[in-house]
Amino acid sequence: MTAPADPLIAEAAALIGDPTRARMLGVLMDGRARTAKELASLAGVSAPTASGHVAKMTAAGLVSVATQGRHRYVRLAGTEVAELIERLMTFAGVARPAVRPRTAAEAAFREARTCYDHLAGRLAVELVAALVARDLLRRGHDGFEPTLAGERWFRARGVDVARARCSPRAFARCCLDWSERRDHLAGALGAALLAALVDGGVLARRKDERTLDVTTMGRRFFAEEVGVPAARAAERTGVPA
Amino acid sequence: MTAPADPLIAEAAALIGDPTRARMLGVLMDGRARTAKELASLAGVSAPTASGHVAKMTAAGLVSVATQGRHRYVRLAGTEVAELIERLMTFAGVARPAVRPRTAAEAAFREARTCYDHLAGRLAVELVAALVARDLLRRGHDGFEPTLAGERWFRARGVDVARARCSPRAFARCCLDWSERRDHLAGALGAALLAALVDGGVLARRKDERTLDVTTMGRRFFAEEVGVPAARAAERTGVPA
DNA sequence: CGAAGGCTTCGGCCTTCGTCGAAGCGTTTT
DNA sequence: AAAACGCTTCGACGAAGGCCGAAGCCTTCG
Repeated sequence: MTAPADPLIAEAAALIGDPTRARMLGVLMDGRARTAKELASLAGVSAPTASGHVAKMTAAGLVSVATQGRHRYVRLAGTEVAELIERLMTFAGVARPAVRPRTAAEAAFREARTCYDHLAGRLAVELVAALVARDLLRRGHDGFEPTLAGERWFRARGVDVARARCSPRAFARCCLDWSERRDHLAGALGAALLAALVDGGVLARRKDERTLDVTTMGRRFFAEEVGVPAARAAERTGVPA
Repeated sequence: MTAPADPLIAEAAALIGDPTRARMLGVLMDGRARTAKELASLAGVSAPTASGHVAKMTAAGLVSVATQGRHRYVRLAGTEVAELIERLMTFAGVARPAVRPRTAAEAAFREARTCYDHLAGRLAVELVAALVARDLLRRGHDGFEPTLAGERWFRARGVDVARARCSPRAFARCCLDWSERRDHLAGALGAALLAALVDGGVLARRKDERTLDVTTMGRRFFAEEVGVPAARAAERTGVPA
């Protein structure tokens, strides 16, 4: 006899296993909500097809939809889904070492991107390492924990630490970065930090991607404040529409 | 544009998404190697079908095969695969709360089982919690780290800590338990501990399952040594062959 | 109130892929 | 050497499911 959960994992995996649905989930990995039509065009299928996929993924708990007027906004159902997909990327990256950055777009993607609602990529793991090295952040019993000086650091950058701590979700989880294979900061604190960095003009979201661009101000931020040299913002090549 | 890794994750997920292959992977989750024929009968398909599945999973890096005479032994390719499947179970368990233990076999499965090559289930997370509470084990910067007293504790139970530390794989990772949703001990140390507990007659492997039975001696072990009350060994019901 | 836009349902086409029996190859045993 | 065994390849069958166009529902806008 095999584990009772096997049929269930097959169901979930089969759902992610369709290329079109995988593309949709990849789009949603930036944490933003999308209308069904956007998803359709971004995934390269017709509206009816996309609608069917969204229905299936909703039933399985992969995504959730919110109706607003004549629009239906689709987003990932939660962090568990984002973590699952990130883990799949980790495996795919290990199994296929051929995925070395070839294009400038991919290099930029590995440099800085969103992972659901927080920052990921080389800059993210370097930032965490620097914060730990300066004793602003410590690895706690279940994720990270900022020190007193660390809380000041976060607040000075516009992060409402107290509010993040009150959040119903985990405060400061660690999340395995699939391209770097090291931990970065997730949880409510990670989400708040990303929001603050974007609001503060340190990072800029691209239109339809998870890739983040480091602004000129951002390069100064990472170099001076954290001691992490940020690569020159990659050319926006290979990004048709 | 979407993440460059999306097609790859779809490929991997689609592979796990087939019910038969999921059953095979579930069987292999105990870390033991199986012949193709064993896998076929355990998954309930013919030999040719199983052979095709094994070939596909091998090409994708999910499993690895070792030819020995006229036998071909199949095992999981590595811990990344085990972690990925465990994560899928976590999601499936969340999305479908209907997976409450109904049968005695399932209850036993949640009590103690193998996760690839280490111990998982309620007993595993309780054991780790007790070890941490007694300061025999600490959460380190990347997984766990036994204290000096902890190393003595492990050695006294027949675990070769020094050898585990020299292992090429991670020494003492933490691994999220899908049924308990708390961390248990993985990595080389976790594998060595499971081996020692089985060798020492504390736990007994079932024939074709991941479920572990706690022996009479084992109940004393968990109660006295660690302060974790082990449930009575579940009846071996619902286990046809 | 009619037109327009977003989304879903329906019907049908088509590809993909899991499945097995039969046959073939290589190893082990007698 | 012959027989037994484990495994794979081949060929064919059939079910599952992704895909789209047309049509219909609902909300919003003019």
